[in-house]
Amino acid sequence: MSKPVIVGLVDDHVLLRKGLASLLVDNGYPLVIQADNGKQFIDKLSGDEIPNIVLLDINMPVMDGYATAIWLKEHYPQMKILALSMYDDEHSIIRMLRNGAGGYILKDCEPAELKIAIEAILQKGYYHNELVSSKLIHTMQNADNGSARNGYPELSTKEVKFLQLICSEMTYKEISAVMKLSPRTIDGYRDALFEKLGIKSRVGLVMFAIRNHLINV
Amino acid sequence: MSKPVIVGLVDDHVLLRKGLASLLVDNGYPLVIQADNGKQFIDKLSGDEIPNIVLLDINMPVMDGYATAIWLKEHYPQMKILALSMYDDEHSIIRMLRNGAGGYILKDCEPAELKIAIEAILQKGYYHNELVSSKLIHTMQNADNGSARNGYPELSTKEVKFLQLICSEMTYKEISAVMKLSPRTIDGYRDALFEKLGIKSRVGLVMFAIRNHLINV
DNA sequence: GTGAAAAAGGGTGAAAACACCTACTTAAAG
DNA sequence: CTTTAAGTAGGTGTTTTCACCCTTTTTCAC
Repeated sequence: MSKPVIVGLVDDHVLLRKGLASLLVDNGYPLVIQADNGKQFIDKLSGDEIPNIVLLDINMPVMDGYATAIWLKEHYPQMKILALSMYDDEHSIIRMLRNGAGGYILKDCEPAELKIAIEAILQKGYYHNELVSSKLIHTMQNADNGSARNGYPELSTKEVKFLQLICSEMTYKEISAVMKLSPRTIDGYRDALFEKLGIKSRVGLVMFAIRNHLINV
Repeated sequence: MSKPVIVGLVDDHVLLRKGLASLLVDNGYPLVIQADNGKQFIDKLSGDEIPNIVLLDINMPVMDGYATAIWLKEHYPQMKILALSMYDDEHSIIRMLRNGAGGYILKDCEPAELKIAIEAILQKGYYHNELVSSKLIHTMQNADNGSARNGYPELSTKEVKFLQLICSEMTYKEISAVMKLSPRTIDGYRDALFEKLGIKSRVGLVMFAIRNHLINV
């Protein structure tokens, strides 16, 4: 054994986090730095106890897993990231991997797999299980015909904003006022999204936004 | 100390469950019976090690927390139930309490609260924290003017079915065909729901259905 | 600067969604 | 047996959504 491994653990569900911390301690990782969200975790990094690896939840208040991963890769590029999520959808997986995660495991996996994943990431820098591989392959196969690394076509900032506003009871006219754009332009956004995503109605766009976690329900 | 307490733990998120089990053991509850879902838990009850209290997750595959609570109250009425969920919405809370839960805590609560809750339920049979109390009061205050124990007005089976179909790209006409009713009747369903729920558009109904877990996203 | 591409803005008409009002049928409640 | 309430169904008209055509402005590479 060389230096002891320090594990970061970022999750807003306190019971899960403390329970997981207890598991980690039992499995030979006595040094666990916990945080409620990305922001709080970053604030704890000022000392000299810098984690070698961080288990990062995606859905958190204040600062979520996506943003945290980007920040960590920027400021602590040597720190390994293992994404930890409830969701097994392509979008979330691909996005976390793009943002610098070395692996992605589900919250309903076996503790044994967690241990294997941690060891793999510490040694090889990555851990790709069945789940991640299948999604990666699927994304790659669709990457040439327009789909990008998200599992669906690239969306602009304004399109995302539009998709979020669409999930309200506002009419397109009211949305155009909020976005300070002409109603016609909004019309164009909608038609472009219909075309890109193969959707035919506003309700379809709403469901797309929800399924891809573009809004918080 | 009298007889040792046996704790049941039903949750499909393996990491959370095993972590929580570890926490429970550390806190003086060495006897924990774990299960992935309600069905599996029921199957484990044949022996003579019957839990005094069960920590029951709501969202699980195969057999969820609602159904499990009802079954337990029917077959093991002496077993205490503590609902354990990620969601703090009125609907879920009220429904679990109606189904026999003695308490309801969130997955992001502190372990200390969990312990307090377990002790209270074992001794008094119930544990009502701030969260539960406020939702209970709100429900009671609205109970006279139409709102029922769900936190929103009672919905008929067909209305629920309608709300589920509304979350698709079908037009009302197509929905009427699926439900074998006149388009006018469907129109009436929509208007009645608008009125009852204070909603003004189809998108609003879609969001309502999702927020109240009437459909799986 | 020029030319291509992307973003924004526009018109018209059909279909869908929404508002409001009435009527019949059935089943429970008086 | 009548009254009420709930479920079903219809008529009419307005607003919103959607489809398909187009032009202007902005951006950016060359």
